[in-house]
Amino acid sequence: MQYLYTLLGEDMKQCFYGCFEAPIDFEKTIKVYNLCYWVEDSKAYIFLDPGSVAVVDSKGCYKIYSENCSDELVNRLRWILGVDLDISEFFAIAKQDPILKGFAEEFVGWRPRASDLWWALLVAHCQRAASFKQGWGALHRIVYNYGLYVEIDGRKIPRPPSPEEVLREPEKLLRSGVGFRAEGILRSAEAIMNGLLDPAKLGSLPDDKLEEELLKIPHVGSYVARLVMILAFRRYSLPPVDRWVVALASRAYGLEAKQSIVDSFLRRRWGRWAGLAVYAMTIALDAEPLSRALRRVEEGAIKPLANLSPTPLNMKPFCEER
DNA sequence: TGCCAGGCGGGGT
DNA sequence: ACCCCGCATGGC
Repeated sequence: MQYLYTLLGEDMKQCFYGCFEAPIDFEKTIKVYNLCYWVEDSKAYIFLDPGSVAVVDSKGCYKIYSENCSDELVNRLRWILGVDLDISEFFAIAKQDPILKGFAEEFVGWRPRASDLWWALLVAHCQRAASFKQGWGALHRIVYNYGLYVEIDGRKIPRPPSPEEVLREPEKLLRSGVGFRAEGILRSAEAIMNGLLDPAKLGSLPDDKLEEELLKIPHVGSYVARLVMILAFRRYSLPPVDRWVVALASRAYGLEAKQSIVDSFLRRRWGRWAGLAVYAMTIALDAEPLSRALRRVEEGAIKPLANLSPTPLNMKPFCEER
């Protein structure tokens, strides 16, 4: 089975260690949109595949733990961290942008992390018609409620449930407060289990075809599909345009507040980086609710605030809730 | 306390 | 091609 994780109590072996030399801001790269369970002072846990975890620090030094050590794991980590990703073109546009110019100054060296398809689907579904707090609160509760771990150097690190495990115990999903999003999560889990979503096959498709395939999953619309494309495939040409983005972009660029108008404007303005631009907007504005985010754009307060939490850069409060 | 939200699908026109 | 509603929960 593709998504079996290591069983509780089985210690993972350390396979590799090393440091990446690339001029990257690893601190921001490992922290952005990472759960509090997986972020410590200056290091973070990153799931490479169902049986492998990397511990990465703010200098870009890593250790990889796995059930079966394969050389591919280092390449997988490189890809997840975006070590070889060139987004200078994105930053060049962002520097001139009314929403992202502050981000472009402060996030030089940041790279968007990638995840596997299943985690991307969970994130996107939880974010449907939900504030940052509601969506990421639900994700934390999902990981907590399933109570699953990997063990590294004798330490238990919480891990997400696999699609199989969610289908086996859907009541734990409902108890996590996902509400009507449960249906889409379960159908997505089924699609993965049925082999309808082969990541390798999907990865070979051009962006528009990839979106088409994802849209075949019930309860996956263009918002979820495009967010998944960003998170799991590094496909950035199609922006996930929700009401938050419609409102912010129409205000900042002087557009009619209509999804189709904002969508085509963003695609023209950002080219192949439109999806990444939307993702970066949420970081720049700390994923604040719409009314506050709008005010910040008008006041030019468009850099992430250090004294605010939880934010995409700091989800610690989610660990202090229970 | 009530409202309503950073989607989606199914129903209407 | 639009518009409108219900959906289940959390957050204020």
